[in-house]
Amino acid sequence: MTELEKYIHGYFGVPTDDLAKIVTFFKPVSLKKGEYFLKAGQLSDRLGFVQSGIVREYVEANDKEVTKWISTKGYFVVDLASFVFHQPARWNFQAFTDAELYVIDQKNYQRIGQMVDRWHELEKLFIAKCFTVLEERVLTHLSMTAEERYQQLFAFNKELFNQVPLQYLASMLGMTPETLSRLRKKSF
Amino acid sequence: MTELEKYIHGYFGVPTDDLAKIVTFFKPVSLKKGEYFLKAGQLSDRLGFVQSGIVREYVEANDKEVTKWISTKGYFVVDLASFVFHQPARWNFQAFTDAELYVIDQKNYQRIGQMVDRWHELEKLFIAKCFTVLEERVLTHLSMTAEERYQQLFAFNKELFNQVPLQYLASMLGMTPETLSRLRKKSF
DNA sequence: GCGCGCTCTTGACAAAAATCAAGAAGTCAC
DNA sequence: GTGACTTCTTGATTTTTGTCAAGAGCGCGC
Repeated sequence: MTELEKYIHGYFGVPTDDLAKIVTFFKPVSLKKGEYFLKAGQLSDRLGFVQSGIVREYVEANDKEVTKWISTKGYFVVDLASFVFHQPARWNFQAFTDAELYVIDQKNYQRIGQMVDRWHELEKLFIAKCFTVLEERVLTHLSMTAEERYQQLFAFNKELFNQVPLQYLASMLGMTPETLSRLRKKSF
Repeated sequence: MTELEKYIHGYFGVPTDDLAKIVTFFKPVSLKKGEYFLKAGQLSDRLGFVQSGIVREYVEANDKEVTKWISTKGYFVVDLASFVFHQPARWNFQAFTDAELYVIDQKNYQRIGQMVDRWHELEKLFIAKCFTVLEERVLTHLSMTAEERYQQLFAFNKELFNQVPLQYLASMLGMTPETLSRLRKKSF
């Protein structure tokens, strides 16, 4: 099984023989550091899977860039509202480092639905899972301090703090770079 | 068309003849003020639709109750993770006022999938929509001050501020009741 | 090596929000 | 009406976080 197959199997639980068919639709795409997978305002007609490298998802809000998520290996990159509802994308996806993606376009993505039994149900389950993750994230903002949010992310993924400039992690955590810097100092 | 049919049609876009079949599965349930539709820890084996009244969705975190959402007419009440993945519920759903719900249980809900063409796809679209709403909510916490979040909610739904004790709205906005009180005073 | 970005840290200060405490106002049962 | 309860407001204060500014450290191209 390729890596992509493993992840798709893990996320969607499709039978092995369907897997092979699905992954043939994905084409490798390389991004150079700084390149965009998708810019806000465009139509997100492609779904990407991060094979290597780091992709930042951000939006401009009141003259500031707000980083919503940082995707590493194993994450999908897509503006869901745009991909599903064919609206202009709200998020920018920019490669932080050189990155390798596997990418599928709308048309081929829809073919999966015709090809794989129960695909829409599996999709539903996957998106429901994503929804519950976001619910938890909202909860962290309702119930935790900046310090607690930092501690949680650090416990969840130490690696990230070596790979990504801290200012972007600060944004993703909903605090300023200065605050993050001070919190890190406190926790030696 | 009943109200329930209208809402389901609006959310899912099912054909009219399927609608009638779907709504027959929903049974009216009355909740008295203070009663629970679902308690954290239980299995959420029912999906509810609010016909009238107000239902609060909250969780206990560090000795404090955190209100995640307040549902009025037209909202669904369900712990998605529990309903879909059969895990114990994380959220409590309590009636704030006397409330009328239409409720469907797991078993009948699954029958819809067998009965209505493309149902899983419509479900997917609905949940995707919910996901994007949550994305926006996360963004408000990453990019807006407490005051801006209050202003936004107030602009979106003034009514709520007459119907619900402010302390719970404060919690839902991620601030203390005192802070909300002061922000409201500022905006005369 | 040198200069240039970029990133991070630090300090001083300001602003925002939380905490603690008290009391006012409204609602409800009796 | 009275008392108990809940909710909301207000003030005083502390804590947390943001802002502004300066400088240190680092990597990279030339």
